[in-house]
Amino acid sequence: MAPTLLIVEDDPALAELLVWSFEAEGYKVLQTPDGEEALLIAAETPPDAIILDWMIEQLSGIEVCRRLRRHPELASVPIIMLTARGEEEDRIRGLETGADDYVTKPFSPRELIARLAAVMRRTRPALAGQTMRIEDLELDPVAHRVRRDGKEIGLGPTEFRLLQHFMERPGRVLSRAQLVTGVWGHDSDIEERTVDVQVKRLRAAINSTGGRDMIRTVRSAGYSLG
Amino acid sequence: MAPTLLIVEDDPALAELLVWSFEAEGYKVLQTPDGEEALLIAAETPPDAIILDWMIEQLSGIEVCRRLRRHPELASVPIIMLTARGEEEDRIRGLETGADDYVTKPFSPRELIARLAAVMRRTRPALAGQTMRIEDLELDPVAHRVRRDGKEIGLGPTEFRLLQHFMERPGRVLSRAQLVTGVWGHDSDIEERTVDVQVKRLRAAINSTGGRDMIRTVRSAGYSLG
DNA sequence: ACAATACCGTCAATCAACTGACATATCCCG
DNA sequence: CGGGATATGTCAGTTGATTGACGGTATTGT
Repeated sequence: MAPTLLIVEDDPALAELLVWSFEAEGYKVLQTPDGEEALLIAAETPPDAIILDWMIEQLSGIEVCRRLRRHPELASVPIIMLTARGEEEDRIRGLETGADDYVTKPFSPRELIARLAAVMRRTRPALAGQTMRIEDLELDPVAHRVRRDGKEIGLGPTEFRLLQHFMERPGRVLSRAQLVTGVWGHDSDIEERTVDVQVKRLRAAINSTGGRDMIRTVRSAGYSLG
Repeated sequence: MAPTLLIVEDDPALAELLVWSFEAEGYKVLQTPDGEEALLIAAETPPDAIILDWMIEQLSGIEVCRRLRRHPELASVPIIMLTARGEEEDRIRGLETGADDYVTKPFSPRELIARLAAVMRRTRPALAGQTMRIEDLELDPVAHRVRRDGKEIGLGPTEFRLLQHFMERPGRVLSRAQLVTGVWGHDSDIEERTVDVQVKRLRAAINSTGGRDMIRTVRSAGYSLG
């Protein structure tokens, strides 16, 4: 699945260059010049990362950043800021607001791509093809394999996606609604109880080799791994 | 628990400045000028993040970085590179090697601290201020966990919401009416006496590990935490 | 001492999660 | 193309924890 990117940039020429560059890298790109609309789009289809110009119409980049961070669904989406001047004060303010990185104009698309890749490697290891590990549980997204304590575990497709979703967010409690949209897709009309069943199946699979139950049930909230 | 930092820097003056700055920020700091030794220290006590100078004696920073990444235990520890004047090629190469960020000299400690905080916010939300803390009581809303003096505390959903409500308003006296609307919702027709009961349960839970009672009863007014 | 207020132990109703069974849907192999 | 195996979603019954309410007792301030 191609990672989705949201680019918020109001200079049409730069926006086009960025869209073109990232699509060539294999990203699925959403784009808008408008801060308000960016928030709407992000809420609708949470992207895997956001490229955000500091100076845009309507809302300032910093304000968009702050509002994204306040939104629990979007709080963990990485944000890269594009800033004009490299004033240290601005950069620090950007980082403190919740941006994960910034790039000062002018920059080459190649550098921006490299920075994004570095951020993604951290936040979505699966998209970078890295195997993820939690205690003795490892998941290799490329080989589509899961091991517990070295022993191979067989999972169905949905169970695999569910586990991957958990491993990308270790320790976090995910509500059934979040899991439905994250694992089945936002346009899915799955019963929330079905999540219980898949969790049960996943549990049975990863605990079959022995060892403690790694999935924690949080009553009236959801589940978490780790 | 204070996050641990490993600083690998062979310029004694800069090293001292960094150690001093980060200790002032509340980090526990390990330091070495030597790449080989850095790998040993990291393997021994995995730090929460590494600050790594690009140009150091013995092993180059880039090689240290690569070897850290190969080590499964350390593969996910965030690394910030310190580079001299920012040649774009070098910066990209650093990022591709697995560094999570870089800072070009000269830089102010403040900027480096802000960048580290941004990286940590991502990798260790629990260490970056997302969790609320009052004395030895901590509540992590993302992981839905409560600890007292490091010991995990199990709470029911209502108790959790109640505690969260208190921790968001430390020291403030909250009336039973305020608590009912705040914790149970505006349209709840709960008896006010029930608040007493939940407070009692919450008390029993958070004091079970010993330590003083952190909830203060204010007669004819309500309760407060802290 | 007294009146008001808070605390406590108990209990029944409720709620949320777990479970096993079943009916489709999908995949895979020849 | 067909048939078996596998995977998936739904449902309904069960289980166990949580919660709100009482009534009696203890504490507190005046």
